[in-house]
Amino acid sequence: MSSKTDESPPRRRDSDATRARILKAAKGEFARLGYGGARIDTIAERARANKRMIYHYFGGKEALFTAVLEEAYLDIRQAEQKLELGDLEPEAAMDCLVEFTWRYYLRNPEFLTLVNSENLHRARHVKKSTAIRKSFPPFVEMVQSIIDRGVEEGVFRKGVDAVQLNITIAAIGYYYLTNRYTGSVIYERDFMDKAALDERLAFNLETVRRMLAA
Amino acid sequence: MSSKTDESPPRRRDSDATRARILKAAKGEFARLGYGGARIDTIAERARANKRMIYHYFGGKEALFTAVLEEAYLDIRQAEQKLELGDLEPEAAMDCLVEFTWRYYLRNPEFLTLVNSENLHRARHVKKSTAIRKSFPPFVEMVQSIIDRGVEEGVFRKGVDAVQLNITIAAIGYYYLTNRYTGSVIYERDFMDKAALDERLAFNLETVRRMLAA
Amino acid sequence: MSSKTDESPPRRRDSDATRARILKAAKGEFARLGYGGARIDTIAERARANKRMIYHYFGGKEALFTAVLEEAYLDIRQAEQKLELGDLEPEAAMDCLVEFTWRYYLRNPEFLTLVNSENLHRARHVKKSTAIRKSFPPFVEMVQSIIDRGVEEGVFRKGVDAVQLNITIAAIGYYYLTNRYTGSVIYERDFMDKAALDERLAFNLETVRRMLAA
Amino acid sequence: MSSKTDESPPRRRDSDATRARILKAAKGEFARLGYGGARIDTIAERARANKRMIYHYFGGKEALFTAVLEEAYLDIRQAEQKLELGDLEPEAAMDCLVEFTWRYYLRNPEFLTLVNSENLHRARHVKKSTAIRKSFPPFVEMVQSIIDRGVEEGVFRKGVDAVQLNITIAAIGYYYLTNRYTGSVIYERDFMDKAALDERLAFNLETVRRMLAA
DNA sequence: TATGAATGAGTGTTCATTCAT
DNA sequence: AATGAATGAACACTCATTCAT
Repeated sequence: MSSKTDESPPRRRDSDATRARILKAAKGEFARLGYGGARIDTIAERARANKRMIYHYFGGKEALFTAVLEEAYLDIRQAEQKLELGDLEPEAAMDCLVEFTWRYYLRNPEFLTLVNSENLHRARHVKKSTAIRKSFPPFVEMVQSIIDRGVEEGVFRKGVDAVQLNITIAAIGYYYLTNRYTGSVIYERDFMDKAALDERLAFNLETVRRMLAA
Repeated sequence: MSSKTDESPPRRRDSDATRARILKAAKGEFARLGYGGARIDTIAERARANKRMIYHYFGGKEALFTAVLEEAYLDIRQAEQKLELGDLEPEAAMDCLVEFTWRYYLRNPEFLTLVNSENLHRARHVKKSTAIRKSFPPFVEMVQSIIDRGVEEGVFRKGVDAVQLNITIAAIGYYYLTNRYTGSVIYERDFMDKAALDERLAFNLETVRRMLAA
Repeated sequence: MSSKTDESPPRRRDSDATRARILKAAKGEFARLGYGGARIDTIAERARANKRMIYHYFGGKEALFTAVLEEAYLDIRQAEQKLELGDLEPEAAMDCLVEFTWRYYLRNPEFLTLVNSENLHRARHVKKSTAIRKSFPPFVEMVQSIIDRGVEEGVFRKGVDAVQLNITIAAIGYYYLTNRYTGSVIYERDFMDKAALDERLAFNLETVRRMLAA
Repeated sequence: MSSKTDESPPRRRDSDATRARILKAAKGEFARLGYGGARIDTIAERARANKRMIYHYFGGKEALFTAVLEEAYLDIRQAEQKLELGDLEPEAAMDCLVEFTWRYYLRNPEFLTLVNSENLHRARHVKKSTAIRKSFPPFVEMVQSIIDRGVEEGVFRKGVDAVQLNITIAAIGYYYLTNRYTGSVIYERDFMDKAALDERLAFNLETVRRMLAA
């Protein structure tokens, strides 16, 4: 997994690998069962690590969850930056963002459950992480600049708030996916069916386009 | 809620009251801490009931949660029916639905957390409840009929799927409110501030109107 | 086992008995291994009680230790009161007190270890117990009154402080017994040998008599 | 403490220093928390040494405690020898011993807690140390010779046992100091107050003088 | 209808110790 | 001589549930 080079001492390697295995296993368990439902024993087992190592590397369950959350938030932010939406026309950029958000949630369903769990705990851990807090404003600014460019070019209407739009873009993907279990029962259709997913993405693109259209 | 008539013995009264107190306490605890985090002891304590009564009336934690969920779903469905949207013009009816959904979530935040918890458990309990499943189709039909009337009257465009619209109406309110804790930290604003709530409702109304506009 | 009477409800009986068994087992374990060394599991096992009951009746290890300490202090105070030293001549009363203290320590060696453990923890638990604090002043006053009577009668010298004397009476018995293990090794004699114990008591009586002698 | 001479290699220096730092840190921790309560990790940390070094130099927790105890016992014995009581008149020598014992306990409170802890463990470690066992008889003999001289000179009465006297001299200081925490609470006075300490020493001197007085 | 007592399996966490270098 | 990684057994404490009345 790691691109070890010749000069690095082998011990550190092992320790880094163990740390990474724990983090990955923890992410899976916290996502699957929530913060409270996840078991330290199970995480250790899945990481093929000794339970004691979790305390050695992370300090405890709380701190482990914070580390998992931090990694998750930073990962999505990083992926967003790679989109380089600034290089695209406003309409294309916005479509791209909606589609990216949807596909990211689809491919990283743990992110959704982690955020849900964190909100059940009233953002206790996120509050402590300056890394997470700092990562957001640049993102909002970027969305704002797309809107601004669109308004200038006459393709977007004026007065659409970047934060509200952001929330909506997240919401229409997020809600569909986190609530897919109750949704599938209640609406009597398979929310994860290929056609259903495509349909939802199309609907969401349309929703955002119409909201911005001049 | 119980079909109690005048001649029923007074004990019945108490037993119903105990049941109701347990259900209410359970709803609060399950909403506050999730299914796994809620404690039978705490629920009994809050209900000023003996722990054994929970087993007597409901059978166990699992069944108690199902009862809570059932009540919650039926309550929102009932409230929706009271709106009598069929009597309103299509545009007004749709605005009314969006606003109702928003206000219902706002006044019944437990509903959101219960649904989140149920989805964490992959709709295990909802699947078992025919009452919940049966309550939904009429609601979707009603929304469909509003859309149909709007299309006929030329105020709504054709081809908008009732289920997708429903999901979006729920999503744009639900997401904002369940994720208000991380949201407040990340976007550096108080999501529950009066002005912020009003702004969000306005944004959501606009979103749905534009999605439907002919 | 319990002398249950007709009118007492049988359940309370059992619960009282369990509580008492736990307290007794706890006393033994705390005395044998100190606060930190004692194990909740072992206490439960010895009390033939479920571990959960300890938390039910006492709240936790800390509170259990406090309960044990309280009982131990109150028991020795009660035993002292039964001596009715006020009815004896000053010299006999003082002899009686020295001998009682010695024999009490000898028959209740747990008391010594409990007090040692409590001092290792800087009287954390005793500080919280008003029952223990309140039980002491009357005892000191009683000793003071014996001294006063002795001085009046001309058999004791003036100026002997009751608190200092009390401490000494305790010290010369307590030290011999708590440190009997290292003592036996270092002085190469069996501290618990019948003759050795008698010799020590005689020495202690002599010490106090000479200290008070007019 | 180590028999290091000038020609010893400098590494030796560091290794001795590490050993000494560990021993000092261990003494502090064992005294503060007892044998069972002390943590190897904490000791290593306080000694600014690697945990592994403790096993390297001492073999384990048990052996480390034995080493600490050994040093403590030998230190007090050494200090006693420096008094050179043989050069003093019997009465002065005995006063000197009482005062020394008191002041040593006062300045080395760890000694008291270590001995308490060792007795909780039934002298398990002391039994193994021949160094400790051997150090005692000469001390007892010395006290005996003071008594003998006093008897000869007519200032001490006959028949006072050296061992019993030794125990009493230790007891009246030791008990006051180890039980100063519960004592302060129970007798409602600060046992470590300067005046209180002076008063106690005076009382103890008087106790021993009267016990020996012809 | 109602209740306090009781339980066994499991929680996160900590420990002294050993391994590999 | 010195170290960071790793371990298994144990720790205080908690849980949903059942028993006996």
